Amino acid sequence: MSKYSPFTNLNPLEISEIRHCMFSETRIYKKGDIIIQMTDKSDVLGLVESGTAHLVRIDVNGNKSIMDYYEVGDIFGKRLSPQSSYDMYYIKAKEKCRITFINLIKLLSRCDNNCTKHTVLLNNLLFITLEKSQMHLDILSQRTIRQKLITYFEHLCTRNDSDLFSLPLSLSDLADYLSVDRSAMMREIKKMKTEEIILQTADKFSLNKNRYSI
Amino acid sequence: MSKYSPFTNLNPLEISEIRHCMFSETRIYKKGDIIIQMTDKSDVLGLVESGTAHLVRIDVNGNKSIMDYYEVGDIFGKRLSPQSSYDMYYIKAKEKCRITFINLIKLLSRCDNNCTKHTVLLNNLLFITLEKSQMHLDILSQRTIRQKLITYFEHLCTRNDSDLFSLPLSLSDLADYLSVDRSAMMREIKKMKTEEIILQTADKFSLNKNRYSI
DNA sequence: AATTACATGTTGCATTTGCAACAAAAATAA
DNA sequence: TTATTTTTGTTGCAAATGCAACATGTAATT
Repeated sequence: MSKYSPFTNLNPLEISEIRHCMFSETRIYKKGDIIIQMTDKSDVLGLVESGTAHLVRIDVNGNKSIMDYYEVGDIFGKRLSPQSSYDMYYIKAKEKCRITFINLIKLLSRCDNNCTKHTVLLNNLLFITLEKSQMHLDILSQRTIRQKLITYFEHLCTRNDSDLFSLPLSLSDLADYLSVDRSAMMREIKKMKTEEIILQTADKFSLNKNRYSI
Repeated sequence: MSKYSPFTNLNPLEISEIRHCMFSETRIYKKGDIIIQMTDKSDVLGLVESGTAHLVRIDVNGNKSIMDYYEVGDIFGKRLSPQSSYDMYYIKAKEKCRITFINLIKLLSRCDNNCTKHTVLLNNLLFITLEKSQMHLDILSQRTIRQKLITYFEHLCTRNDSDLFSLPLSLSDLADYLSVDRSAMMREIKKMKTEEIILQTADKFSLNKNRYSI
């Protein structure tokens, strides 16, 4: 669990007011559904009430990248970067999921009465998105597949506050998140297992730090 | 110029109030100086009044990455991601520069009287940092050096609202920003020039889109 | 239960990239 | 001006990665 949620610093009353004021309908999507096609003009955010979803980019050459992933309680929404017109961005249901939509305009416009709620929610969302982006940057700026894996795994440990971690993504999706070839990644994971850098029991992994830190 | 500055939505009076309230001393650094060693506990931001600076990461293996770069009017500061204890992050003066420091705690704490200024400034900083991070992510998630270069160059064009661009980084630094080997990048740039994908006159570049979009 | 779809695991081979090393040019400092 | 540092440009070679293709295993659907 992330220490920071969209509703951090908001009490239950404020949260229910936010739900009344800014939230619109809730919809159910089945696995594989495209929830939003993202364009410059996209102006909705979505709260994941159940299930999981991915922010996917398909570039001009057909390469697929997972730019972000969302679990229960996460809010997805606008990407702020000017998007290359050739690339496609969309939010896709990875599992069946229930999404409540939030109007971005309403979030950004301070309402007349008690606008602190808006601001706190907005700040929370910005913080969370920024934190995730910078974690992803830390990973992608590593030069080798091995270093990308280790950096990601270390982040998972930090996040869980534990030496054990399980993968929130399938191995195929992990490759897309790390922006590397899946077979090359599998090869590398295999090597790391024989070198005992990665230990696995059932679906729990751990890193053997003695084996790789210089 | 970015459309968005730290002081967007603030009038001159508010800006001068902010300077009085949150800003502390201004210091001069010469080229190569380390302005801040960044740790989890770093709690200052810096406004670049003149010159340029880089956010640099040196990882366990000695690889250097430029994680961000700052020009006049930019504010650098805390990275929100949990940083691997093995990596070193610091802000380094790329040219002689003048920096005014900002107290992060004062920025985050709403003051008694008119707290909107704090909030607007904070939101601006978050937006700007997020936008830059996501642009960087767009680049680093490209799989080849060529695609990284093209993506970066397109961003520069979008930002300048022009087909021509000049590089805000030296070629050596560009390689560190793209997280690739410099010699491999030089090789690729050379190829792209012979293929007439990149055109250069003096220090102005342009992309020949006919040559690469599928 | 059978079929389909999806995820994992594996390999050979071509290409790309990184590394090391050096020369030349440009910028900076003494 | 001269010396020193930094940046650019280049290359051979080794290592890492991507691509294509396929086998197997597991989960989902009919």
